[in-house]
Amino acid sequence: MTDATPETRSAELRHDFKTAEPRWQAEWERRGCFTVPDVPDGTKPKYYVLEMFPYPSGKIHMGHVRNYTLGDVVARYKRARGHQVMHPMGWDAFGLPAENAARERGIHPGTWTYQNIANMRAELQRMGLSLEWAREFATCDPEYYGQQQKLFLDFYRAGLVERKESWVNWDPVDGTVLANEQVIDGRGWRSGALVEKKKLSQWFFSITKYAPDLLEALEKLDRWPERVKLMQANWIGRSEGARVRFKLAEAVAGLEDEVEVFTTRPDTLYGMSFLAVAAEHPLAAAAGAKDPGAAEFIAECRRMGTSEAAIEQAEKRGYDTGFRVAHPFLPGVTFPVWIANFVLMEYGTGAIFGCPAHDERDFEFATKYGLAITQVVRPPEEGAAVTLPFTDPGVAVNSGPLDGLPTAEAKRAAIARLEESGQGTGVVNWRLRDWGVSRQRYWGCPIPFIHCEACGVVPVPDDQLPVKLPEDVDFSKPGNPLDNHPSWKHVACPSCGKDAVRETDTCDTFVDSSWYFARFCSPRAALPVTRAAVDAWLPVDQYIGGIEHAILHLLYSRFFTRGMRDTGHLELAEPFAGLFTQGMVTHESYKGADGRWLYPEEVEFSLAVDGSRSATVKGSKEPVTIGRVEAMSKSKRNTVDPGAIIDKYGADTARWFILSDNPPERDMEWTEAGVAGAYRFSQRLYRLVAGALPGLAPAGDLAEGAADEARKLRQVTHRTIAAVTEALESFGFNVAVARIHEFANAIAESAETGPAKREALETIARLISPMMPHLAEELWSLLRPGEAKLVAELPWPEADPALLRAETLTLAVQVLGKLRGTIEVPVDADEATIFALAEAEENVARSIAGRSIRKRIHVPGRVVNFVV
RNA sequence: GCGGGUGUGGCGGAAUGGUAGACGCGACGGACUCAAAAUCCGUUUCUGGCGACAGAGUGUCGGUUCGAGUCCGACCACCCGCACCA
Repeated sequence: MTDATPETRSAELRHDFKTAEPRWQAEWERRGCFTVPDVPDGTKPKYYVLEMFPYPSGKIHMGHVRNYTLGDVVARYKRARGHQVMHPMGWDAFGLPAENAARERGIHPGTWTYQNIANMRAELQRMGLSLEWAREFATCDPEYYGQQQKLFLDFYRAGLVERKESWVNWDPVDGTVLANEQVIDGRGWRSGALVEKKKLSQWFFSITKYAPDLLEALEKLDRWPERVKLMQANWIGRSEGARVRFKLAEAVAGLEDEVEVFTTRPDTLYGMSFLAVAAEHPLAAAAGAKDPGAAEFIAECRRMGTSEAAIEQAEKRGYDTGFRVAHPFLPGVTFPVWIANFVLMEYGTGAIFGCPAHDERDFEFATKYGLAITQVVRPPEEGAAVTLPFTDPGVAVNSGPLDGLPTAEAKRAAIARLEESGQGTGVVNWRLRDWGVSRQRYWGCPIPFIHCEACGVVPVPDDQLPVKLPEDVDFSKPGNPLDNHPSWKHVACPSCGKDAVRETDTCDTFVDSSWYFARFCSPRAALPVTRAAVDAWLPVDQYIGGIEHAILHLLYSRFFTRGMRDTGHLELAEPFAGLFTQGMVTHESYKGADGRWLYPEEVEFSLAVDGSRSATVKGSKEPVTIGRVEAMSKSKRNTVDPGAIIDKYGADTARWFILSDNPPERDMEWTEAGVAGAYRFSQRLYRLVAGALPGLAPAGDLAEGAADEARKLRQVTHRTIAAVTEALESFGFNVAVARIHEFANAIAESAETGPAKREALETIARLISPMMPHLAEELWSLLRPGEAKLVAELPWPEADPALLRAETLTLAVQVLGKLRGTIEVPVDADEATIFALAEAEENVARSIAGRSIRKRIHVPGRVVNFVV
């Protein structure tokens, strides 16, 4: 060692992550470090860590790396804290991209999907995640979706599934239903054809039955981010009001003689000046049937499509149908019925009464079409000036019997009058609508029903499950391949035995992800779940994923869990006790002179004297514009391939950088300099340990009353344990990283060479283990060669309370709240001594000089302040 | 428009009402080297001063307090979500 040159020495003290990382991954696997039983034995508390499972696109991206690193830190930490940790992984494997691949490249969706899964599994395994791969499944496995079909039928029998008509975006060229995001500027994204609204019979989950519970239970989710709960509450959208029935002034052929309206302001009924219905409303259809102008207006509204309405910034437009309705309180008074483009068929009853004086939209509409504007609410302060529309609560005026009542009371009184006369009722309205799950696609879970001319809709008997997708499918024809298949859908009716056809719709892929967390508890069971397993493991203690799933996925999962409870599959309502939503991974973007986006690896940088950075294209030296830092995306080409990073720096470095950059709930910026810094630190730790090995004291003889230097180092060691533990408990991973940096600095600076040094080094190896698990094992094996247990099998280090206490304290001394100096005092010093020491401090004395102290303040352990 | 969040050095950020800027990145200076890489040491909020030190400073304005990045009020900016929800 002594005659080694610096070069060879530093070469020796280099952590070879390329061989070490796969070696430790294999060792964890061999020892089954992350394996847990379906039904735990109860000797340890259980902890279920889950990250949102990925769609198998073929490659992992930095968002996955961040998500799974965060989850892995929690899993490894909780394991060390003595929990039995379940940490599974699977694949959200159904969906459109597989069908697109089939159309574009002639590869079967299943083949494509399973190839992608194999690639992504290998990439995830390189990250050194403490996952239990034995629980892996893909939602496109018949063993999984067959059980999903069973759940579907159970829900059906429990009255949680309904078949009803609903409007869809229909692409007439492709002959298919489009999702809202597949409609671009009113045209199909693939065919470019004008999209039509069409009514189809579809399958629905009755999520609205649980709306009150889904809303109220949010309050009890105390480990969910407030904003996610708020977004869900808004989505569920409870509002109190009244349904009011307006009698048509004259009968309309084929229609009831009333129009029902939902309002939150029944107190403004006396200010009504018109009634408006949505273009899809039956009354609008009746008007269209007799009036070509109305028909034309309805067609125009329909062309606007669902997604475009927002873009259009919709000018309010309407058409007078010529129908009139009677006012519920004013005999003989009638108002015109309009079709209006701002009335939504999906909300409330698809009809409103217009009170222009007290509603922004109605005001705009009435102004445009010259309709009456009658004020019926005045501000609470008598005589205050009003500008209409006045939408705040106030006091009713011009409202007959309601006059003088404050808005809240006026509402109650109006509802009472409506109920008395049978013209309306007080109701609670919900924005949440039933969940339409029908998709006219091949690559999804077949909905297990059979249509029989004689028996109607018949569920597939349990013993005929799973209804498997046919392998031989033709994607060359437009429309649903299942529907086009020559034989698949033709079956005998299970009830009467006559010729019948299968349902050819498949499930929305959100269904697949609404119960996978339950399936993980017993992934090979012959039932959807086994009670003992879900009873033991659920709820998920910590769920981690992107904020983009704040509403739909999480709400559907909450619904599904309730449905499974009510069909006897499990015993709880809330699947995720703790939720953490991570920020995005962002990166600078680069644009070439020709306006083309460039990948980071195509660009090189130089630094001007003034510190400004400029960029050129590698090789050609063409100038490059450095663009905004934004979310990594393929279109902006500002992506970094995790595989390439792991090749260059190793998984530990990638994990460490991701954790160190900033708090995990915020967006992080991926920078080459940042990763390089993390890499340097990993090597520094290795040198710190490997360099100390020669002559390092053996373990186990931490003598009491050791030398000063040893005690100082031990205090740092134990304070670091406490600080890192606290940081990990609160998702403060960047702070944990900072504390470990400080610890490494302290070890390097310490003159200690005895057992306290060994203790410090062993501690740092164990503290990094949730974040850099491979390096932790490597350091541990250097420090304890031949040790039976891996770091992954060790308990978390305990801080010794005796070492957390200090003998002396540093107190800040302020004069009039301004810092003038610091003093060192023994922890047990009394106040008088402290004040004396503080006043004697040189700089403090100078500030006080010539003035008298009026007040002395002492906050123990913190500060002394003199008021002069 | 409504709702929510965030504003701290060149950058990411730290800070139970008690020494603002921990830790890292970047930058600058130095050591080692024939040289570079790697590594190590130092400096790095701004202004004044050789220095000890003094003054200012956490988006803006005001308030509470012995003491405010932190609490309260008003405002500004940016980000996110929902958006004709009757």
